[in-house]
Amino acid sequence: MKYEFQKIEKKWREKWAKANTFATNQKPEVSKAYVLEMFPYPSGNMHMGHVRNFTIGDVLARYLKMKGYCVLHPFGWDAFGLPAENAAIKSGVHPAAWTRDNIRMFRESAQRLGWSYDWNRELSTAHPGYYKWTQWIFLKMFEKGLAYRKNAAVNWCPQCGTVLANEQVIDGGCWRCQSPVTIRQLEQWFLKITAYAEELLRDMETLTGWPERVKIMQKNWIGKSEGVELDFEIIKLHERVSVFTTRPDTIFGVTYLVFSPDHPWVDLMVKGTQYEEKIEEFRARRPSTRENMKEGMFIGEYARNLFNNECIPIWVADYVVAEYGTGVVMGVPAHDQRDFEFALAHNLPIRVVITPREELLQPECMTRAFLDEGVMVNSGDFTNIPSLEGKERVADYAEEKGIGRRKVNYRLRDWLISRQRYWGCPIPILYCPHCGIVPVPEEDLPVLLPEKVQITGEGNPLEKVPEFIHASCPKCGASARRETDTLDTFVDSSWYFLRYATGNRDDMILSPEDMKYWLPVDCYIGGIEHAILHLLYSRFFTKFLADIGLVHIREPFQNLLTQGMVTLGGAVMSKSRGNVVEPGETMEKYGADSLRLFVLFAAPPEKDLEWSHRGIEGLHRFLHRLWRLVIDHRNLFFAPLPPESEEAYSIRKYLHKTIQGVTVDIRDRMHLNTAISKMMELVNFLTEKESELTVRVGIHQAYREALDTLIRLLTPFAPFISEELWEMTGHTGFVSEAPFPVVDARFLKEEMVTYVVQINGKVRDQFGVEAGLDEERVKEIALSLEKIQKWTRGKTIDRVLVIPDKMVSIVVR
RNA sequence: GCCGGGAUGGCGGAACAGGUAGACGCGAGGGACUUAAAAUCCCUUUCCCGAAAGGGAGUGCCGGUUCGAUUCCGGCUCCCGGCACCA
Repeated sequence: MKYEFQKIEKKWREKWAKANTFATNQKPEVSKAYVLEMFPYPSGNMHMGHVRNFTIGDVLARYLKMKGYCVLHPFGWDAFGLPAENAAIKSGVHPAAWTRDNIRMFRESAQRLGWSYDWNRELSTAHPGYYKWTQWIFLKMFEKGLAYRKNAAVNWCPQCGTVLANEQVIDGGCWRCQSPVTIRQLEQWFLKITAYAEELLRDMETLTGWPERVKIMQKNWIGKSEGVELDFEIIKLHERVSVFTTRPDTIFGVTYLVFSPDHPWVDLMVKGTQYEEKIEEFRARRPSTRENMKEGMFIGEYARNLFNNECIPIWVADYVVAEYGTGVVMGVPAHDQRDFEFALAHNLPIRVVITPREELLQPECMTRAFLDEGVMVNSGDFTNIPSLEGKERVADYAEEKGIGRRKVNYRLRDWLISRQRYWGCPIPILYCPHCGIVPVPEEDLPVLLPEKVQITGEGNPLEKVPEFIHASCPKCGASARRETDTLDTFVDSSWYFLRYATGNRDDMILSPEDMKYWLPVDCYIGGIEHAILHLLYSRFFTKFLADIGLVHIREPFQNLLTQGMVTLGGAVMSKSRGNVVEPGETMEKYGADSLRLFVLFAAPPEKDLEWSHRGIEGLHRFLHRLWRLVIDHRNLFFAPLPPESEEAYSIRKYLHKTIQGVTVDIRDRMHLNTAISKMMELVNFLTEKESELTVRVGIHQAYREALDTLIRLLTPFAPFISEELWEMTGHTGFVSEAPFPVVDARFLKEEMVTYVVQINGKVRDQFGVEAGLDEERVKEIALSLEKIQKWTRGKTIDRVLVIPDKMVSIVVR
């Protein structure tokens, strides 16, 4: 009987669908498991990265189901986004149709791969029934002051024709198309993620199931910095301006003040002076992208240092970021490397105010800024105070005198969510000439995205849809204009994992009962590229939804698995590189089970996986060998078997060692590659034992049980062949619903152990004895071994160490 | 520059708690079956010396701790990733 994988896989695919095998069960008395893989953007065909991602999750979901958990394992589509619109520009297909077709193709592949999703819960972010609630959340945030509009310098991608969030600028380029990002001054919608900066940082400590590197990336991104704001007086304006510094101990070393060129006071200070024109020139000269520059100019104005009443020149420079701190920095060339370089370039004085204990620093001799701790000098009443203590003393003094205050700053900026694109969720806002910004009333949701649009690639298509733009103000009835920007698609995906738990219901966004039961997500699996973007946004949304009482959790993802990429020739598979291996073709040739096994076996989940055509053949061969092994011994399942003899013990032992290993690999380590290798070893072992079956009838029962168990162990990994073999061996029902094998600890006990004997750290011999033998006896045996005697003859034995049941270590001279 | 992570046979990788390094798979070599090939099965496969028995070296490099180090500590080299004027 041949292993006809195509036929088998089709058969079980249909049976599962018909029986609704993977529909979600929600029983309060049973433990739950929520397994989730990051939902895909449906951009054409499924690629190997998807295959890997969803197969890893599927093994876990199937394993937990067999373990008796109520499992939530849903699937959906991150369906809004730019590629759909670009396709429309290129080929004239409507984004909705393009997306629908892609989803259909993707879903077909997904079902071919045998992923155990509950398709009843399938959702799409582009469906009005979903984005209605995305808009609803936006309105709630607006209500709480967390969604707001402001004019700011924003990142602009000329290629995509839209603005981008900070998180979406990678190496100065667009995260999607890599084009260099330029800066534009625009009025846009933002979400106040910074209101949660401290909590997002603090709660990271509770994320014990997250990879350390993801947490570090988020921590760096949030970028907490504790320091002091110190005031300076601007002479002519008679106004005080604050600077943020983490080094208040260097306040006496300030030799100039620097404003960001975008600081609003700069214009006030230069108004009517010779510098007014020069500033304009300076701003115009600035590069349009964020580059490392050290340009600056004096603006003819001075400020007073309130600590020593000294007057210092005011400069503007492009190394000061307008959006961070106060947009003004005190220049301390002696103790800050950037200030040092700036001072050298523009001939500004360098004054040492912190010096190492053993020597006195001379500014002329410095080749770089002195950043270490030391003792304060030239610092008025603070002279001779150690710099570390000085930090606190200066801060205390500033607070006492009302010329400064302790301050915490974050690198994290508010999330820019406006997008000047069509294929996204409309922002539910109206602009009324009388009432200003007016939210769309809840009962008018969803604000539907119009279907009839002209997509040309020139500007936002929504601006050319009069019936969309024209609306009346819900407050005063006047003719109002509708917001034409759509939401960043990362907004759509920041709460989908909550929606899955409640299903696609119309009457409410999330049901408290479902939230309580299913959340948090027990295991979330996806690519490392979302370490900041999606994972940070989702944490933010969860915290907000908790604050308005919709969920009881403040962190959505208990455990996180960041899986590596699939490469060919060392590079990520991509159409432009032409190194794509199509999952469809691969399944045609080897079947879904072989493909699943290969992507699981070739590397541990978190590492990159190099595709290998030969490699998948190896896994395909494994399935053939397994098939033959079970089919050849089918008769064991259909005949009464003789009583078991002592000889069966070794089979049971090997079997239970395998169950133990596979279980630990899935449950505790997610080392799915080694789990598979352990099943391969069991197949090899049983193949070796085959010849004994004819002469030793006493092992028949154990052998049958080994085959039966093997099929169940393999089910989460290769479900199709497992179902078929399960049926062929006379079982009824789905093996997908059968209990996962359980270890019998009696068979794990070793009664014979092998001792390795080392002499001076080198292995010289070994011997077998019963386990737990007392040490003295073990020593005796070890020393009496012929090979050991050869090595110890004529030498002095210094010591003999016994590691119970493992090793004897002898030290000789 | 700062912060992470990594380096193990020809290749992907294993060694979970400091205890026989190289499981499992791929590739390669040899053999069986076959008219022949494919498929399948069996044997060998870290390197060096040796006919073998056996011996020596070996987990990026240098050193340390230890009876014993791929594993722990210190110092380097190279690779990969994140952040990058954040005051």
